[in-house]
Amino acid sequence: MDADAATDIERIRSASRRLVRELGFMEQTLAGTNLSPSAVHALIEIAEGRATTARDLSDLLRLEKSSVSRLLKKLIETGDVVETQDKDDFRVKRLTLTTNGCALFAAIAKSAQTRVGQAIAPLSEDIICTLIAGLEGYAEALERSRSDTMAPDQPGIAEGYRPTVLGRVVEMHAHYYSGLVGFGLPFETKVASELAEFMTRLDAPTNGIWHVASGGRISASIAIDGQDLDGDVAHLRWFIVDDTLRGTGIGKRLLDAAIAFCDAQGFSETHLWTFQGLETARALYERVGFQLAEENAGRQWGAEVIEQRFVRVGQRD
Amino acid sequence: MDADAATDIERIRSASRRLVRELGFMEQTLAGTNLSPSAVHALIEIAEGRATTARDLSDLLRLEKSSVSRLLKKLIETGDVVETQDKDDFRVKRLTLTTNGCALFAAIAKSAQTRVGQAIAPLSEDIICTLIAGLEGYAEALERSRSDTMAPDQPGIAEGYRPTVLGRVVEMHAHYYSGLVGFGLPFETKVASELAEFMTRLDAPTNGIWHVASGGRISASIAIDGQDLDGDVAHLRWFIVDDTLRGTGIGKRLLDAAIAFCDAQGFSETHLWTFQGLETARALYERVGFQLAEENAGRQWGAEVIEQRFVRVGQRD
DNA sequence: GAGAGATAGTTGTATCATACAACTATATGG
DNA sequence: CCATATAGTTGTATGATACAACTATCTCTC
Repeated sequence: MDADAATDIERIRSASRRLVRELGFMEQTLAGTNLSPSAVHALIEIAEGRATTARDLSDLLRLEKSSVSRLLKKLIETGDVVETQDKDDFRVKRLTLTTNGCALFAAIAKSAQTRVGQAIAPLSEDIICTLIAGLEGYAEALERSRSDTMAPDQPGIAEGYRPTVLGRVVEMHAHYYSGLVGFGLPFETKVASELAEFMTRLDAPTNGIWHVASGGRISASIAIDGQDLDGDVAHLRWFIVDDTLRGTGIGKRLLDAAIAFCDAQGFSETHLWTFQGLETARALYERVGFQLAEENAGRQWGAEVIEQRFVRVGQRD
Repeated sequence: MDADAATDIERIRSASRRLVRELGFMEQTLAGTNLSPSAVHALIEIAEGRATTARDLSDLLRLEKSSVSRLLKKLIETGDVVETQDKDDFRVKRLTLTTNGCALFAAIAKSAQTRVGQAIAPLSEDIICTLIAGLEGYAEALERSRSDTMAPDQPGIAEGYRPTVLGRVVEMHAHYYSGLVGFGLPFETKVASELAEFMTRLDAPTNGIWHVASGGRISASIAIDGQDLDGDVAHLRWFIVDDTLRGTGIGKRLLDAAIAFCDAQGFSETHLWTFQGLETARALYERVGFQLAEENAGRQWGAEVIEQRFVRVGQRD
């Protein structure tokens, strides 16, 4: 990065901080109301038709759904918002502003118009245009950059090691399996030690690990261990997708990447162990050619489970 | 406001909201740290030398001083900031970053540089310049606008009625005198009813009220009642400055405005009642020519007080 | 048609940032 | 010397936020 680019970035950061302070985002209420910043944003998004459900607001405002639920409940209690059950999907509640809510929205708009109007009043038309282009341009750039980082369609799969991969894969397994079948410390310890041992062999050409980040932390992974079974048999391990990426198709894409690796390496077979009942995963395995080879019932880490081994015969080009 | 100006303001507002969301200001931690937005801003301001005291941070970040005190305490506890007592003013604590704090600052800078760098990477140099000019221009416009609204040197004194004036003047009196001498409801009731009655006569040319707003609400006032005493004697009433403007010289300026009004009206005398002990106020009165005319000891609204009447002889041009 | 898995939204709970108020220690000016 | 102001701290209350677990509903597969 040359000196000019570094200076540009510092100027942007400095101006951003000043903007945020001037816009009052470390204060508890906003825009001349007694509403929190989130509530003001929510009201504006509902008023302007960009959000009609709590889910929309959660996405737009980047708040956890329980926070949105609570701020909506308050707006409903104050008589500013009304919710009605969707006719097609009874889970969904449609949000609209009441007369009172429209008045509040109008007051917020007026207050903000005054504030912004006073701020730009001394400026020439040219400078105002530059200002608007700058703000919109930067907002758009940030949004696009974030979208690119997170979009499931984007090639967000990274191969190999990166800091926190080991810890996160262990954490995701512990979290998932403790919820599923009550596995605890012995399970987590084993996952950690086996994965750590595997990571020491990651430089071997027959071994690979792939991961995906979401919201700045690793949220999905898969690995191929080409050494721990006999001969030219690959072992598919540590395949997991956490909630943030569940349902995005990332599991399928991770599996495809691992299988492509196996085929390229020329393994005669790929094996994996899973548990009976994980039907979503099983469907994925079967779609790429895995078949159930054996089942073992037994007690593992304090839980009665049926382990299943699937095998996929290698396909040479 | 014509249609183009209204559209400009709406585009600015919309872009501001998007920016704020992208910059993560409704989230609990910021910039890839486990620090709150305020703590991150504080660290940056200390690191870059713009803040060396808690008071500096309170001003820059627009936080209440107790919030600054607590966030600094946490940064000190984590070993990121160190405070030393000022040699000249033992009240003041000078703040510097530790080695650890410098490392944290560097990590924040690096994370933000990556983030901003990625956001602007696809943009041309021209667009980056526009973006920077826009951000800096708007931040500066907002800062100037706020400064103009609040600067004590600026003609921030407004004359006459505005919504909330009556309630605020009553509130300020109740707050101040309950703290000073324990006056309660009877006092507040009397202030309210007398001021309300006076406000009904505000259109008379011999009556006037002046007030100053701070942070969007009225924080100082003074009034001249040219009718409630005999003949051509003016009554200076409801002179009060609350904590937010105390020490800024506004009291002096309000008094000057009121006295100028009295002289312009040609009153033979101006009278005022105050309490013994209010030495700051007394100094102001004496500076513009008031002299102690009488004192009455007595019990008022449950408190033993000594009332004092000051008189200023009118000065004809 | 039943069951598994996913989704929309709610509630329990904990944490933490913020402000108001009142306090202590120190500085300043009359 | 005393009154007032200021820098900073602490007691206390409030409310926003997230994690987790729950209920109700929807969708898809067998």
